Amino acid sequence: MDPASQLTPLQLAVLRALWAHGEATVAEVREHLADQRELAQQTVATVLARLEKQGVVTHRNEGRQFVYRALLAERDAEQGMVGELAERVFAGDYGRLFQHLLGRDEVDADELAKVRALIDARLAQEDER
Amino acid sequence: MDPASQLTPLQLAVLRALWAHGEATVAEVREHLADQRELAQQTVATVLARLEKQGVVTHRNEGRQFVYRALLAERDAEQGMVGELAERVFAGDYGRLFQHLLGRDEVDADELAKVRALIDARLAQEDER
DNA sequence: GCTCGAGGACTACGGCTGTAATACTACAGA
DNA sequence: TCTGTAGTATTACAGCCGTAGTCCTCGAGC
Repeated sequence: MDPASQLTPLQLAVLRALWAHGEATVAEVREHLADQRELAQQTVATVLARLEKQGVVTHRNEGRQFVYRALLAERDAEQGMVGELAERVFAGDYGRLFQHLLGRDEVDADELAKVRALIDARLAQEDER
Repeated sequence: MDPASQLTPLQLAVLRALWAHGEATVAEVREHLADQRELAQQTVATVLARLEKQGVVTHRNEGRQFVYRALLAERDAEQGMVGELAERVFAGDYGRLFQHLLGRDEVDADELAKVRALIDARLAQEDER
């Protein structure tokens, strides 16, 4: 499976730390996560090692330390995960996904107006070309 | 975790068979899946049993057979899974999810126009109240 | 009454995840 | 040179998933 399409909450949290800081050692990643979750150093190290095995991150050596860096861009990860959902739940029919979102209470009028504006913008842009 | 929020492809496929047919025995579910994937009877049975343990489906006995029925409505399942994604990937910010969807190539102008119409409809309806 | 087949129950196994203890090792000081 | 110590590597364990083999049992015929 595409590595971008299935990231667990913990994996995402770790990746976010990398995205936010560019590069980080295990200890730094752990530090960055500290406000959300207190994890043992080794837990973070294991997660990073597994992500590396999946090709999502990489590292270079700096002395005895590993400095990790994400190989997957945040945008691509989102892309992958949204795509996976659309595929899995709506058989790739984005229209149905939209429809679904429009029916949610969490999405209020304000939000909708903003989305509308975005659509207009994109449609206009498309016309131009 | 909410049972609705994390359904794997196989679990979804099984549920879809139930949603589509209301009730079904293991053999029937297997039959309904046959065009997509050829699974051993026992595989289907195990999946159903596990779903039952999660409270997603239930069954009644009909002679020696189990007749399964979904407890979770299709709509609620979608709701749960989309919500889980929004939460996990966008921290519950549906606006960002929308924004993201609008940036996808798979969503073309036609689709957008339709979505806009839906938004208009919902906004109008909201005004009324 | 005995046998056989259909169908559920139990068991298994490898893979992935969250979580981490423990083991190993290389460098900095004493 | 010996010893901490910090940092990685190895190993562990439980829980879930996909997938399925095998066992057990009950009802239908013979």
